[in-house]
Amino acid sequence: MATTALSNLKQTDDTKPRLHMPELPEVETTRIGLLPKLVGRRIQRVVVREARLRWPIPANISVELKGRVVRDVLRRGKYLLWDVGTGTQGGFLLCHLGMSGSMFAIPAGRAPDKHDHVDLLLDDKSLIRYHDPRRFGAILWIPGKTPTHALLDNLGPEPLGQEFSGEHLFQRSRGRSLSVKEFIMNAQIVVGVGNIYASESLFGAGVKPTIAAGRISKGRYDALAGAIRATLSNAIAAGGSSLRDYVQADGQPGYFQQRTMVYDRAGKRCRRCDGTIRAIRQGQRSTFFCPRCQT
DNA sequence: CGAGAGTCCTGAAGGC
DNA sequence: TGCCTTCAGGACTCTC
Repeated sequence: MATTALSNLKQTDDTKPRLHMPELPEVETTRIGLLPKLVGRRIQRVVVREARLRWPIPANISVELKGRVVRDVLRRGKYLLWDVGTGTQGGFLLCHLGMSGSMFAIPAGRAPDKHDHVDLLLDDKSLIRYHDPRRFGAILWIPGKTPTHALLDNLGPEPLGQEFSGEHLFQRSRGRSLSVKEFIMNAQIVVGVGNIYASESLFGAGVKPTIAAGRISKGRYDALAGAIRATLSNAIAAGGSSLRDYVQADGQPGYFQQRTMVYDRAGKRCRRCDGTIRAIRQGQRSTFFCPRCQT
């Protein structure tokens, strides 16, 4: 599945890819980074400096979380779910990083920077800090023993899980006229395929993004499902591609800029065929593709 | 039901 | 140099 054959890359025709949002690989990287800092820790206090995110942070969040022990950190799509408490005291902290959010562990006492909206103070003199300049993220409270919430109700399968396949895409797409790129970005079809990885995956599968979803064959959907898996897996393995406001869970602002095959490369040479990458708009969103490699 | 548009927000980038 | 405008994007919400 042809995603990145690093050895074949042409050379550096690009300066700095400007990627920014946390997509599924970034969220998974955040989860993995948070786990060792968080599991088994007791939350002592929650400081909310700015509650106006995508939805307001519930006013009772501090009361609900205080004294609870974090048992696990789960992920569903791009939502992080902190499993806190047990039995009748069960509950989950639901977090979404939006397009500019990050969550990282630092020592207690460090002064907050601009846009550091929430601190969760732990019992080991550390804290988890939520930073989100654009405030498209979310922090919500789910009471109960299971993470049940309207935001999670209608989500499609995990792209790296067993239920996701070309067959699934094929079945769900019959009769649908919207473009395949918009189709795979719909979280009810499959979660976690954001704008960057949608373009990258379609390139990997050699599928032109404007084709109607309902007119693509089973075989091509097999290739596309494989490309989505490969693209996301590679990004997770690389630690999550990143961008300027992305900060890893350990507080390092580092990103290793992952190089893209088509995203943000309009007018540049295709890394595979030497054609020219094109940019178009689909559903008020930018799409990049190679007209020669993708048909 | 599906499709398309609107919405929130800030910072970067471009124009003059 | 600095102000003003435009744009980007996740994903819910609304309209047709």
